[in-house]
Amino acid sequence: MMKNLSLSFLKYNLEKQGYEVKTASDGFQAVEIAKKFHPDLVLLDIMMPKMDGVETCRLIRAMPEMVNTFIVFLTARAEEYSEVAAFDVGADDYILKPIKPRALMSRISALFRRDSKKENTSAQIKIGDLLIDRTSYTIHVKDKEISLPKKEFELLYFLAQSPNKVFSRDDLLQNIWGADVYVLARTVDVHIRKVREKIGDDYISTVKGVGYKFNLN
Amino acid sequence: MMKNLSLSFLKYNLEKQGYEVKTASDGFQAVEIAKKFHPDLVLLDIMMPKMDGVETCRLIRAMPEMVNTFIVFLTARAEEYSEVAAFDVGADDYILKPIKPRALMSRISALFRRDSKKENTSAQIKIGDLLIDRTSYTIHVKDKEISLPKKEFELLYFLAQSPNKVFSRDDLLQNIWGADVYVLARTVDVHIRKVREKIGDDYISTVKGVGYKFNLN
DNA sequence: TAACTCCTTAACAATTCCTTAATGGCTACG
DNA sequence: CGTAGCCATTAAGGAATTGTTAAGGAGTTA
Repeated sequence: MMKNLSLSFLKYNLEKQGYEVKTASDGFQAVEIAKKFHPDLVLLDIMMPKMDGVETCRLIRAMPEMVNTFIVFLTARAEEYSEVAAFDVGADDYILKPIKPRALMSRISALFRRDSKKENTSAQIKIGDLLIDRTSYTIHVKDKEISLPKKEFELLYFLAQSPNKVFSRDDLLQNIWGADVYVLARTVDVHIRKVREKIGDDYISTVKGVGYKFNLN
Repeated sequence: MMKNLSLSFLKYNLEKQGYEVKTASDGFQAVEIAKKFHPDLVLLDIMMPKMDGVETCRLIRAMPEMVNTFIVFLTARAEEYSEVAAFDVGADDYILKPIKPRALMSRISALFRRDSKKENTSAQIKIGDLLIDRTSYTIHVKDKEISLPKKEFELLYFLAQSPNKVFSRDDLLQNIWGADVYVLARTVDVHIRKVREKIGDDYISTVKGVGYKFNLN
């Protein structure tokens, strides 16, 4: 995802290191590819046709599946003004060109080594092929985004926090509805039904006489 | 507080950003002005008549009211030897000349951001087919330009800064109206309505029981 | 001061969501 | 087989939340 001149150079070096590489020639393409392949690392040139690197970064960072992706800017020295803007939109690193292949590779592996990113807030739960995103109240399944009403979302979120653990209807009412709310236990059933309807029947299973649980193989 | 040559240039650019600017033509003047106005930021040229930047910095830093003031050095590349001395006397940053206006402004706002919680206020956000322009308080959609009143603009701008993230009405009030303003939460609804009326219904969606979010697919 | 824009509030309409109740299916067990 | 117990599913009414409009006030400009 950068200037043509350096594109093949980078691709060659990265592939030699065993990385799988996709390239794009402008910002829009970059966003499309990111959406499709969910890469672990995105290299962006500040200067790109149609949409510059900063905007591209902002868009990619905004995709829920990409919160754990590393985004690194590459730029010629003359363009150093954009460093601040880059970090503003959530870049992880900022590399000046020209850079020697070995130096570039070591910067990149350093990124993956410093795994500090994985201490993730509980704003998201990634479980199986589900991504449960509390900031947007949406569920992502295989590139589909499903928006759930509040109670349904809370229910799925709560179950997914403790996969394979069975919760009784009363447990669920206590934790999601609150201790001072009195609704019939059957209400839970209806919500379970609606969640299953939307995300599929395979994620939540019933344990007869006990309650419900989130399945994780 | 720097060479005459760049003084008016800097003053012009800073004032365009809304900063109040005082200028001095030598180190003694600079100290006098600092004593009088307690500025939030002092820009110093290393080379100044009568007293150089390093000494000026030391004096200003020694004033008790100035401990929280940012002091930044500006210098031509040839003079970079003094970098160490600058930090020795308590400078916060060190900027090489020549520097483009945008770059300088970016560095300066970065300084303030580091300390206070002031948010990223990049002048433009390009998102989806929207261009949100802070300098003119206008939105550009497909060759149409829409001008928004302040509150409506701030609302859209704030939401667009974190696409797909849901904000409660209280979040929005806190961030846009301010912590010490007491208006009803439903006021937000009315502004949302007006923004939707002007830019279309597809950009902001409601998450019932939670709040509003800017949509980005 | 008049004319204007913008902000806030309030009232009512519209909509979505939640809960309940009713019905039917499935399984276990006598 | 029949029955009891538990769950799935559906639909309907009501509760809660949001949409929409309008009016008045604050502040601004001519």
